[in-house]
Amino acid sequence: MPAPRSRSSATLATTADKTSAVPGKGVVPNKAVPLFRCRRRGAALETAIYEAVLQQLSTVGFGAMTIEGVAAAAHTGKAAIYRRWPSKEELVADTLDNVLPTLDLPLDTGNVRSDLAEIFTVMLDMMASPAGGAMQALMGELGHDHDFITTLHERVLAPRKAFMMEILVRGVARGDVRADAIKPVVVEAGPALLVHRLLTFGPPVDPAYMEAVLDDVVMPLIRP
Amino acid sequence: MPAPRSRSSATLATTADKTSAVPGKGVVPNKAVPLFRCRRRGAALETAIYEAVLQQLSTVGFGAMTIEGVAAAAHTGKAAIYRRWPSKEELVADTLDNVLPTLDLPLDTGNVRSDLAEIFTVMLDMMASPAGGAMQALMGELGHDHDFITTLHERVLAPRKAFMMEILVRGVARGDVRADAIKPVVVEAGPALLVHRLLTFGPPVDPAYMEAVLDDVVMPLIRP
DNA sequence: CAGATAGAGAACGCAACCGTTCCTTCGCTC
DNA sequence: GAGCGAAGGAACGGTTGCGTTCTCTATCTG
Repeated sequence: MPAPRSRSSATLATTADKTSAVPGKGVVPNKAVPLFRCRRRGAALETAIYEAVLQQLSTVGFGAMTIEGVAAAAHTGKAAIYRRWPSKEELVADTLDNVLPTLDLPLDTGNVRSDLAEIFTVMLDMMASPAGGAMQALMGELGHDHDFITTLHERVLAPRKAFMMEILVRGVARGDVRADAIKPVVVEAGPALLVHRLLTFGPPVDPAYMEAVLDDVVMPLIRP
Repeated sequence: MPAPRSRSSATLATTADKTSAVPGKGVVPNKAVPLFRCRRRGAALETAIYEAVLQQLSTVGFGAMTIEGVAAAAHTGKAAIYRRWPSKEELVADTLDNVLPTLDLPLDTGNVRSDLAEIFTVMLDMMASPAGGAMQALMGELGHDHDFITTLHERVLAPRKAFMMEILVRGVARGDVRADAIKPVVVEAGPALLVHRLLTFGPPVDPAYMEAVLDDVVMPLIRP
């Protein structure tokens, strides 16, 4: 089904009729019929391009993603892309920089379990979004690219790990969490299970599974 | 680095000198210089093709994998591949069928922890192999393809899950394992952490991390 | 309103892969 | 040892993406 040589089906298809209309005049190469309503520029255009990149990444993957495909998906021309980025790699890198979800959850419900449930829910939403699909494709295909792995780690995983660690430390102060449960491998267990579930069953992750992760794995590991 | 339009650098490059040597004679199209030693056939050839598929999958991914690339990597011709498989999809499916690791570990060391350590080690070796790299690429790129996900699940994940469950049940009988620890989410925790580590740090997985998974997550969850 | 800027496209020559066909030669079978 | 099927390659016409360049025009700025 993911045929990489699929046609965009809307980019070409109007050539012979227009050029043959003026056969006598020497060379009349371009007619440039607009066809499209508004003409975006600046940030609006870049946002559209970033969205198109995410869509292409999660649809055909990094290797089969093409600049032409991105341009078509963003309803723009290749020139507008090449004017900004020299290569597919740079385009993808900037897309991640500008589109990766930021962590803005200074939440503190006063309860470790509900704090964790909240952050797990946000994580699942993120993984089910176009950005999550793109990240999944990139992780599979660039799994051997160490630069990409470390970037991903620094910008996505590490902040979330640190935030969860913070939740647990607050829990220790309150007496909700065993002090010796503050270990990286314990913090990673919940996210790892959710990602694993997503990879092996596909989205969406059943909320009941998240409850099971919390009640049968994470809470038993940290409960005093 | 994974430039999909890279040249094989050894397939072409000898045209002008040979054909121009006989300019007078009408058409002398082929010279067919052998260049290669043995000529494999049957199973030997198919094995080489399967290996080439795995190599290509883990190198460039599914989307950017080409039949020509596989043929070049296997040191054979496209015709030999098209004679056997009608499409890239079929070729990849058969490759997985014939190359996915089988589970032949009826081990029982009499100790839950060392049983688990053994199966975790085998899992890590598998994930670091070419077949593991190919599976990783496919999981990223075909994450939305439900057929592929279910096939992968049935042939790879489910047998291993069942085997681990068996280990735990034996442990319950011996009194090593709490009876109420026999839950899917508990069984999945170890493999999920190892896969997660592999995805976010790249191979190889530090054996110390496996020890931490065992001692700080899995054993605490199942210990009576 | 005039001019500058840049977006939307189309077209360019080039290269890679497609799937097929052909030829030569190897390796198996009778 | 003769014959046959298939392997190893090369070449084909066609399609697609590459990266560039061109024209035309919408939109922003002075």
